[in-house]
Amino acid sequence: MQTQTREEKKRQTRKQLMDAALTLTGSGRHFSSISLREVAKNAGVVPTSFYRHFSDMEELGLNIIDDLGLMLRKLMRTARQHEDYFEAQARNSVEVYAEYVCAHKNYFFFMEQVRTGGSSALRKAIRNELKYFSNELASDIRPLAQLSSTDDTDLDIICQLIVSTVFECTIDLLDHIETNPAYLDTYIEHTLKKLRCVWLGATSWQS
Amino acid sequence: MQTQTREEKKRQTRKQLMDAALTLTGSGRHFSSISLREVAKNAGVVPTSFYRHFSDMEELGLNIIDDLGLMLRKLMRTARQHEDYFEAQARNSVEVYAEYVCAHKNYFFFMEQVRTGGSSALRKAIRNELKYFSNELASDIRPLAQLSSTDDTDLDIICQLIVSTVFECTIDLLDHIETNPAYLDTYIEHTLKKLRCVWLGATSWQS
DNA sequence: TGTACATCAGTGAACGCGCGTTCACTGATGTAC
DNA sequence: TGTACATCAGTGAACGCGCGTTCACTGATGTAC
Repeated sequence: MQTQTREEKKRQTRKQLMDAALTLTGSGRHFSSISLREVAKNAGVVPTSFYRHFSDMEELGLNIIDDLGLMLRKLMRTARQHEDYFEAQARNSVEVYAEYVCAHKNYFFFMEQVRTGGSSALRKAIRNELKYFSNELASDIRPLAQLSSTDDTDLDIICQLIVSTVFECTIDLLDHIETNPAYLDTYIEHTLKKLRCVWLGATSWQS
Repeated sequence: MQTQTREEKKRQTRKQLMDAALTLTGSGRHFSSISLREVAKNAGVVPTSFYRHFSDMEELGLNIIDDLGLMLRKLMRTARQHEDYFEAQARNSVEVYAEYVCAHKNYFFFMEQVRTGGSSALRKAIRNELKYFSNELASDIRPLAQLSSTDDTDLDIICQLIVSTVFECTIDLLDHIETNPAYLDTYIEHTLKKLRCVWLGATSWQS
């Protein structure tokens, strides 16, 4: 305990800085317009302390994406099974995802805004995370009998479509949920319908 | 001619301001981090002149979205026909769209970054434009025989899916096209596959 | 265990700079007679 | 048509402010003996 104290305290401050950035993006501000000084202030440290942890705001952003990646992978690992894939998995997955988004709003606001509007390094980092997902999904559903007449390239593209369909609407969920909690159900039903449509298409696909 | 001169000149400066903002966003900067002074400088006027045209940057942003909406509606109006909808329309539409994106990069960079990362007013304005599209698309394909067993609500959701599928990948096109012009074809083929998958699903849909 | 020294996370003053906004102005264009 | 006045897009100086970054510092924590 004693030997860890200094290191622990540093890690805590680091987390406070990252949380401060997420709180600010979560409040509607764009990441790229948030200053290092604001982040430090919100984290309760002096601006110069920031440099003990990150060289600039972009490095902080990349670290948030790392965290987000870990969170999403953990989420994805909960419940993985095969056969009767769509009906068994889709509703449950979308529900879990939607709850998760609501429970980590700030992270998803950050992700949505950086995905298309961050610096090119940040965009690329997010794209890699999404690619990881669609690859996982592809290897997950590859063995299904219903997909036997789809070749690997096409399956990859279809998986990208599934992943982007889910993420695409996340900003709508985030925007509505604050004023209208009932939107959660609408979001789940709409997303499920979209996924069912894609799934119908995928299973009748002939490469 | 004489009676229009002053008004004309004003409209021209206004356009220069909007173009300056688009050039800056197109160069990779996020709209929310661009200053009024930078825009004025790039437009070749003094910062105070900005206020003769817009009250602040957000108003300028909303005016860009208006322009974008007009452009997209005009684009959409080119070639509208029914029956044998997918095969006849999709390839042509995606090709036209992709060319259009490449020819108006700055507008689409702006749109992509503001769609998920702008202020809530700007996000809402973009969302309205996209809604307009999916409504147009829905009323366009509503009469098709293949969609007779899909009810109106479901058709709306499917049309949203089609529209978002096209826009979703636009940022990828924009990111790649600068370094690798051949990506245009990849983009077109991938997008077509995604749309074909959605279309297959839509035509075998039972509400 | 106690002491003497090293480390280093966080401090606070200072810098030069670009920011948004105000104000009184200029001078070309437009209008009334 | 010519003159006298009004309009108003664009100017330029000035303001107070928050910015990123530098620097020498402090003092609690960690380490060696």
